[in-house]
Amino acid sequence: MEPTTGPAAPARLRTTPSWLLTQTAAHAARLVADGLGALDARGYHYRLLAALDELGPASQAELGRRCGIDRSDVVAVLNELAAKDLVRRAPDPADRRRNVVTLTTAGRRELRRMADTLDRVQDTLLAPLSPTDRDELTRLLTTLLDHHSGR
Amino acid sequence: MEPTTGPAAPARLRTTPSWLLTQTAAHAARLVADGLGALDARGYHYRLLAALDELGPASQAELGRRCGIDRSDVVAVLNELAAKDLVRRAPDPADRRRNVVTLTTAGRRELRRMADTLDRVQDTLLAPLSPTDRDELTRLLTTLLDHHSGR
DNA sequence: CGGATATCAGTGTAACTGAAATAA
DNA sequence: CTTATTTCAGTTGCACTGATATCC
Repeated sequence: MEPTTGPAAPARLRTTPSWLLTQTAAHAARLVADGLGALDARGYHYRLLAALDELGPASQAELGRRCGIDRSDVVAVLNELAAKDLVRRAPDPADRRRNVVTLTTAGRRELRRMADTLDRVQDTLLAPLSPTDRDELTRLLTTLLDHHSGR
Repeated sequence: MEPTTGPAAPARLRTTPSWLLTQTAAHAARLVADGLGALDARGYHYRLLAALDELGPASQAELGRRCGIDRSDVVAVLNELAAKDLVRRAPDPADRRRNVVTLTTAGRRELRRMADTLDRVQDTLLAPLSPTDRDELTRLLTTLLDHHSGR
């Protein structure tokens, strides 16, 4: 939780992109976990609520594909969200294999709180970067992500 | 393992730097795990061997601080490395609380194999980026990492 | 039949927490 | 007495695997 004011890591690590990525991502995940934790939520909760807000009612498989969350984990997280009445799950009459997941009013409100929290987290995370550098980082990461996600 | 050719993620996620970071880091971690897995190793193993190669013999606490690995995890990973004779652990006569961890010849050889594998992983990971973009990404991530590690 | 969906039980890695014993 | 080191036992978040029942 402290700034981890430790000695410098070996140059071999510090110059390895995959290490830089996973380490900065770990810091980012810590900040996100701290922020969402205050709202009794985790990253998976935000992802699913954000997807529902943008897509409208959707099946669990669709949500999983959109958010990069395994079908199996979607089940568990939706259980938690439904227990808090942030989403509602109903069988799809048109395709009885599916559940149609819907965002509730409380869910929309909670999503707003999470989004506000995460906005502050982004600022903390990107604090040392200029607006230009922030855009550049976003561009580079988006390129990588698109490439490794089959375009 | 497949390219995850899924539908596009919600814009709300795709424009959030912390999400871009954790997602690309997850891809990077997958590539590293696949590569090192073929050598029956994990990220923690490489980190510790690389630190030992650069620092020379060191205590476990020092290794943990350098590599950003928890003291508790250092113990377990060194147990595995020592079982394969890649490192040797001996009590420090100058400070009997400490263990002096030393890289063996086999450890140095295994480190070289891991490094070769990871070089190929970096190329796969950064495939869509030009050399200039790769440098730029490294610069931005280094700035973030330094900032959040107390400089 | 093949293919998709939801669910359940379990695994693995990285990161972390708390407590104990030992020694500086 | 306080601090540092090693060790053990346990937890969490994210990602993933395999199996099953159900339905298109």
